[in-house]
Amino acid sequence: MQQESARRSNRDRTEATRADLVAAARKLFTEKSYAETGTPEIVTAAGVTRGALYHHFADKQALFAAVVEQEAQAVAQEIDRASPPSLEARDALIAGSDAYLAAMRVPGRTRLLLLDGPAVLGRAAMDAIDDRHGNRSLREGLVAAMRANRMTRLPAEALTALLASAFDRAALAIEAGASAEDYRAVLMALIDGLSPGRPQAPGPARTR
Amino acid sequence: MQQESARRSNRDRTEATRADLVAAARKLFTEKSYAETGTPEIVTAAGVTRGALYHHFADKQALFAAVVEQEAQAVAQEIDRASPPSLEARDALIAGSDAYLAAMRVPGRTRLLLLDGPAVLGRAAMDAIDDRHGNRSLREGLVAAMRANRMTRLPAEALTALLASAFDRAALAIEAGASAEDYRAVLMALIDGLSPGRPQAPGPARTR
DNA sequence: ATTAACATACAGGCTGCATGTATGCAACAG
DNA sequence: CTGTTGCATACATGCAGCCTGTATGTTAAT
Repeated sequence: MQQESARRSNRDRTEATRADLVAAARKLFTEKSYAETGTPEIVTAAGVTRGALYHHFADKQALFAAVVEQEAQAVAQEIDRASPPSLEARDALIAGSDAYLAAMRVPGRTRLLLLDGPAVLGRAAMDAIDDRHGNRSLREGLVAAMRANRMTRLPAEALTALLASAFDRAALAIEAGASAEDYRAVLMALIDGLSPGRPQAPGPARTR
Repeated sequence: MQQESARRSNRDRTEATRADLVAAARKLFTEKSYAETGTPEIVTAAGVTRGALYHHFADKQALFAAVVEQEAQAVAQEIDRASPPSLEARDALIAGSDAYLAAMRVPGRTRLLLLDGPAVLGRAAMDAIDDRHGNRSLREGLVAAMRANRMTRLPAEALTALLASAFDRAALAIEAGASAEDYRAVLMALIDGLSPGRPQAPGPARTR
């Protein structure tokens, strides 16, 4: 138990305050929405004042960006852990898909990353964040599959973006209460449809 | 040219004022964003006061919902005009796809319908709006294709949502300056991948 | 005369900034 | 090596402007 009001180096103070602010903001931004969360509430939860917030972040949006970045990284980490490079191309894609859907079940993550994120930061900024984290592995997996002739050759950029958006939408639907099996089945069908050799997967395909 | 301050029935006044407000809000919400547009600015552009706005709409969000509804209907109308029921299943899907991408090129529509809409109204409310307008025809087209055995049987709800989200993302990317041909090619590949009989489309498939 | 359609005025809250203060830190003097 | 001096960093507090939603007043329709 270290002394609370002991002397701390400036570096430590900055790091701690920033971490407290991001943690408090993350909690509130996932419980409520970006618009419904005010900076007074955030700083109270973090145990600092608004002066500290505006000293470390340019504005409320910059704090939000820091939260999104951290959360996107957490999701990417869970995916990477679930799909090691030892797996074969298609298996890695499937494992990564399931890991993504599982990661997005953390409450509030879909709103943070899929609703508020694009609206507040813009699609371009969100693309940059995604490319730094989650989308990178997806894209590498797709390129690898295409190189191995396991998949129809298509523009990698576009294919990555469109598949990623389908995953995003699946995560939103599942959180809203839709059938996870249905959405998973469609996602797999979309992926398998891109394999030239395999006409269709023999999985359970009900029309409901 | 009718007299401006002539007597108007209450019904006409309401209709005209609501239309003016929605039109002014549409213009500003597409030029800027929902958050950056204030109600004072909207009512000034519409030539009324804030009292009129809050008389006709519960709050700023309700006015936004009206704008989104109108814009979604306009998009759906353009799609329906481009894909008459006379076309065969797959041709209708392709024609509708191109019409959608063309309709979404109207400046500001992507932000209104794809970024601010879901964030402000929530994904559930946006789903309801989409189902009333655009997604209905897409879903009917997909079900028709599946019934005719031109497409792998999959849960219609999920398939519609995921394909629609891919289209949305393509519209966003194209507006951001990405290659429309690339995204169109991937969309077509995704659709054709769902047809059991057709292993792959012979179109131009570069990897870039 | 009653109600609908507004206009005006007001209260509360929030964001961003500007100013004030205390603490860490680096260099130099002794 | 130590104490002091000067500056930068890390905050806290107070203020100005704006915005949203509501309550009240006024005019026109029915």
